[in-house]
Amino acid sequence: MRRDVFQAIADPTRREIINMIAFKSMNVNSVSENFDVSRAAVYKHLKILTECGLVKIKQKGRERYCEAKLEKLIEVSSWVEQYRKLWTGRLDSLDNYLTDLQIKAKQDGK
Amino acid sequence: MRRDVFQAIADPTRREIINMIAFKSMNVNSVSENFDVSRAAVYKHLKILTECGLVKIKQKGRERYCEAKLEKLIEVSSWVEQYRKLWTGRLDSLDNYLTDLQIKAKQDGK
DNA sequence: AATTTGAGAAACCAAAAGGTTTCATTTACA
DNA sequence: TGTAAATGAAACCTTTTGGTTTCTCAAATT
Repeated sequence: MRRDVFQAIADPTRREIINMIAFKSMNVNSVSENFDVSRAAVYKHLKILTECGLVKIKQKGRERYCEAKLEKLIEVSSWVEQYRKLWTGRLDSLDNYLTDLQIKAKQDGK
Repeated sequence: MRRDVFQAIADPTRREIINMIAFKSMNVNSVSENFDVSRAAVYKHLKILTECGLVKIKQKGRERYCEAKLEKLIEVSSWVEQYRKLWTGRLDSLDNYLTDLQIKAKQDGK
């Protein structure tokens, strides 16, 4: 069973969960109350998130607080960022190309 | 059928494909030759990548060149980057601090 | 003209994903 | 002490995913 951050954030519900607990930890029930699906379904999402390290659970009494470990997102960040130069470079050259087109159009239009 | 960039990059084979064509476009067969799975399987991955806009196909005779549209990764980038300030610096430890406060408050309030 | 090559698509399959309901266990509390 | 609340987990179901083989078709080659 693949359990990596990329797979974890592929699901929109899980991204919502992360967003929900990013600023403030919440217990499992509180999290699940914010979704239409059952508590069990949300719990499974939370399990996947903890298995890949994006969420840590802290037990307190009968409650368990879910805390987002956002540092884990660095794996995604670094994968994406390695391409940023390529795509901005490409946008730049596209921009130049379009500028050239405009210039040519102006000249032809004279 | 959900077809977004997050879901597209969840699969390691698809991330490899993106990496393979990031610098230089390749036709479908050339791409598939670099994988153990069948051409049909790679083709399906390419289809998913094009459906979400991460790859554009340009026909050239009987060949079709796959070109990475890396700008599409900005969707992932911006989602991740909104959390960067939370995971770096003191805000992250503030979160832990607040979590501890919550827990303590519960205990004290009993 | 006949053959090879690159690609798209259909039919099929096993496993994984995402959901449900139900039940058990532990902790809090009236 | 007995009950409610929070959670974990099992059993089950349907759809999606990732793969296969096979067939077709159009473009290149010989």
